[in-house]
Amino acid sequence: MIHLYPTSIRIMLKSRKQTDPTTEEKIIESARKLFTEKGYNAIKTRDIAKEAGVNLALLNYYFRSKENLFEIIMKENFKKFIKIISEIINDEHTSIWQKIEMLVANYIEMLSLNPDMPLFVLSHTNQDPQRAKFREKFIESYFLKQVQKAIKSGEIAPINPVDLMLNIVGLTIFPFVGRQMLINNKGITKDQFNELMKERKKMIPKWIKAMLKVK
Amino acid sequence: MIHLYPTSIRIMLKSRKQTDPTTEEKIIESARKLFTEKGYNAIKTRDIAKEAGVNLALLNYYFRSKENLFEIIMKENFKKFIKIISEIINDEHTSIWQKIEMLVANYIEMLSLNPDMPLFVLSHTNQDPQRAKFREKFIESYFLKQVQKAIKSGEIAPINPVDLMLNIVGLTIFPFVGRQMLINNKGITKDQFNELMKERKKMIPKWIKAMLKVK
DNA sequence: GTCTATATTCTGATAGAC
DNA sequence: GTCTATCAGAATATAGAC
Repeated sequence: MIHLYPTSIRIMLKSRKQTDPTTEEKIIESARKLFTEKGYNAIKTRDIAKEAGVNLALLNYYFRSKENLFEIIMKENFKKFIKIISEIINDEHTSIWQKIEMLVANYIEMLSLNPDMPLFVLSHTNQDPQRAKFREKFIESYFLKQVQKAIKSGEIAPINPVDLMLNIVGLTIFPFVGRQMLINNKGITKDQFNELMKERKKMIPKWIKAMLKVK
Repeated sequence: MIHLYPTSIRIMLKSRKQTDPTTEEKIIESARKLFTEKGYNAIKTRDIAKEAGVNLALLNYYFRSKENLFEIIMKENFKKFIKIISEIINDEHTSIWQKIEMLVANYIEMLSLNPDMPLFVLSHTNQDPQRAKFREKFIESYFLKQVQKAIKSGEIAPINPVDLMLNIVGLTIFPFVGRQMLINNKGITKDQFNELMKERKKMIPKWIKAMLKVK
């Protein structure tokens, strides 16, 4: 077997990745965690430095400003959202129902690992037009063409595309947005919440199918 | 006709209410607007004073601290949420379907006047147990008893009460939470959004009824 | 690249005159 | 009740030594 790097360097590269993230990576990771959990204004640069275990001055050395660092996290999170929908809704080889199943399953899986993300993204979506592509992508998708065809053929009842989008997204993502209302001393546990979402992964597509028969 | 106050005072009281809010009222109103729009940390006491057109020192004169003022707004907003659900779900004289219709209609009407409220409340619901009563009220309601009875009789399919709550609330409130994603230069206008919600007011109860047939 | 020390601005709050 | 002036601490950012 031929290697690009000599053994010593390969081991170094490998172990660095596994056990020793660079300062830059440590900062990014801490920023991602804290910003996503509590938002831009609640988190101070000192919090990020402390969480990362690095000197405060290094944040500005690597990222120049708090806002810069935040933008990186914001874009990262937003991309995770867009990536799932983009990959699914323009596939010409899957049916309407397969797409809905995939959308629901993929979002629930991704958000179970990043439960604070929806509230974070929604809270920080202001005027930035770049961040409002969601609706546009949906409206112009192959999925929507399929739906319109199914409406014409009478397979499903007429529905406003925006309503359809809101229903899929609302049923899937809203529980994560309201998570803090459910999870508390008198409410359900985190494990119970995850179990609940696992069940919803199966049910939401069925519910949507039933809704699409309503005139 | 007998009056509690002489005419001069009644006129004064009346005109004050209509055209000349007190300083205290001006501050509260500005705080409500700004906090609800952008949250606690993003808003500075100076912003509130400026918006209200009063001197900065008066904020502390009337409310002692920023946090105090915020608490007033938070409680006010949270009460608006709780009030609607409380009034509806324990009425023993209305059916399941009437309750769902009323919940949806009342929330959409209230939120159309206060579209930023849901994101505000959800963003600021941390550990405070007082603010997590929502689920509890729902679970212990007469409405839920009616649902359980209907499940036993086979009128509706078995469903987890938390799912039912999430579905009603998600379909109704989520559009307001994601409002900024929909309303922008390339998206829909505020008027179109309100029209959309007016339509959903009719459709959501029908959709939920259809979902409740799904096994 | 990393650290200490510090500049600079922001922000909540108050003292004291009117 | 309202205003001006100002304090004290917080928070972002940078200068300069190592």
